[in-house]
Amino acid sequence: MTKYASDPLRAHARLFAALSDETRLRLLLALRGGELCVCQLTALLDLAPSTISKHLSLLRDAGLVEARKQGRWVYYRMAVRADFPMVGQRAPGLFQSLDTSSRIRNDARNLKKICREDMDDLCRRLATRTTKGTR
Amino acid sequence: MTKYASDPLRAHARLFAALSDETRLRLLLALRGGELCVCQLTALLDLAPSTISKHLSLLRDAGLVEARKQGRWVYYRMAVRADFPMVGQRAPGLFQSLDTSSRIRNDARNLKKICREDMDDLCRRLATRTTKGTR
DNA sequence: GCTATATTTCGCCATATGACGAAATATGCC
DNA sequence: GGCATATTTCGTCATATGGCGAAATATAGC
Repeated sequence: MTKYASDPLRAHARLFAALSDETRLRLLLALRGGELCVCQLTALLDLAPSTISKHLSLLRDAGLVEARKQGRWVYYRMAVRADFPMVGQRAPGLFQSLDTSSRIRNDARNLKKICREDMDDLCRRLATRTTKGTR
Repeated sequence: MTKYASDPLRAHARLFAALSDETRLRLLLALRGGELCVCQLTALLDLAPSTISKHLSLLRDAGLVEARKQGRWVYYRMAVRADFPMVGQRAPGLFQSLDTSSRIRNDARNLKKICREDMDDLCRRLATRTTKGTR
């Protein structure tokens, strides 16, 4: 349970706060199709790795995602909250209405491409962009 | 529809932002039992009238509450969102889990008392507290 | 242990937010 | 129109937030 579980009001406020940012919503929606690696999420969102990491950390603290390490790679997946069924793969409410968003549809398309990429190539591409400051 | 409806992602982020504050959650939960006057909500939350007004304004902008004027009095009630059934009087998800909060139960008790009070007396009492700075 | 890679944390900057009191606005009564 | 009351808006203050680059940490291979 999250650290705010002792006070349901505060827990809910923090949970909604976690959902109140467009970047975090995109991250969550990207995870609908299953777990993804940090580098894949970074490539999709096109933000600095530190920014992605910060958002994922906040989502994890809010109990919305779970992390799994495999060597150096860290994979995130959507958590299933029995106490908060609105969020989670089985909850229709949050996601169906967002499927009308062109940005979310665009993200889904891009994610398909990113998932086809070799992850070493992906990381190399991300590192190149970071060190060259081409953003 | 709210001003953010043109972009569902932004609209959702703003909607969740509206729900990400404990004061606004308490306001919404207080409105479960029906519409309330600003002075009643101010008495319940025990914050400055300007603070309550600001929060109600934000909730209204998010499409979560509706206002009705009757002379000088302004009454607020919970809006029913067909596109966001999670919030609204018929949505169980948000509220049932918060019923375990002692602060929400306490608010419900206090609200019963406040609703029994004469509203002119209530406003006078609030005005007295404001001018005396006894908070 | 060293080097490389993937990820996270730290510190900074610009902006946003929630509290307030004061001022402004809206309505009601005379 | 003046006064009173209810509510909203404005400006301020302290704190929080989301972006970043740099540094730190964790893991892997040699």
